[in-house]
Amino acid sequence: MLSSLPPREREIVDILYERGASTVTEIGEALSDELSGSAIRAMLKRLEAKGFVVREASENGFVYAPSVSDKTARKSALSQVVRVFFNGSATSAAAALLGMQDEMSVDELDELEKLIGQAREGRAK
Amino acid sequence: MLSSLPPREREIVDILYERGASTVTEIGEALSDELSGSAIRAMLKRLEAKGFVVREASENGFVYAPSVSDKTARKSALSQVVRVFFNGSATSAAAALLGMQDEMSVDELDELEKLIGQAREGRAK
DNA sequence: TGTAGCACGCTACAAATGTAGCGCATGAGG
DNA sequence: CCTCATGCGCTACATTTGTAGCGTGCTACA
Repeated sequence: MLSSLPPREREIVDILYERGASTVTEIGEALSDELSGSAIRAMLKRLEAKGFVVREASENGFVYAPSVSDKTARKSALSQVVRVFFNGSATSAAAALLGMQDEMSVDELDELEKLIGQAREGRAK
Repeated sequence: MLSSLPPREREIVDILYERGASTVTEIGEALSDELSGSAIRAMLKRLEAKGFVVREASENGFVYAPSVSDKTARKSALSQVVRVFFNGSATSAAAALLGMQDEMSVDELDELEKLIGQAREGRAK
């Protein structure tokens, strides 16, 4: 579970999900505050030991990536929020999402409506 | 930010949001693993010091509650997830939510559609 | 009026986290 | 053949977490 990670480690994993596989330097840039390379590497080492990230060699150094698939991680992050803040109601959460962003375009709304239609199918039969 | 909290403290705050104001004993029951009362109190003390929870005396002891409103906390939790896992697209997140739960009833889908309608208004005019 | 049971707060301490510094490779430029 | 500049791992250490134990005050009730 991501929520079992200490703040800094968590932040790093988040960055990895946010920008995909990254090098130590890139992570450093994305971090909320300046941090020495070795510090970051130490974190990554621990994360690797715990099994949250994997690393792979490339030309200019290692790139690190989350070991859990985006899909799984998303799902788990979402359920977490739904459970804690929305009494387990995904619907309420979705509603909140709807209200949150002014930037949601008409196209996106269309898209969502379509998805609702599909969900309805599943339910209806 | 909730995400700046160590795992245990985070868990406790989550519990507080999940079940509302609680006593030490109640928190203990909700915890994922057995924990001595004094341990929990120590956590709560730190959380109070950091300003994440407030406590209030009642007949049988203190009750602790999150200091940040549910509303605010929800919003912030959601944005976090949206940013990290959905490239900042609330729409994608909502879509994922739709797909996640089999338990979403037709009524709820109706409700959501209505909300989309409303959102559309805001956009359209 | 003992005394058992809670809920508390405080202190203490082990373990985990957060971070820096050092020394080793390797590749680029002079 | 030097010597920077990088990227790396390791060790070490200060701080923060996570947890238990002890002594206190306040009921309740025998």
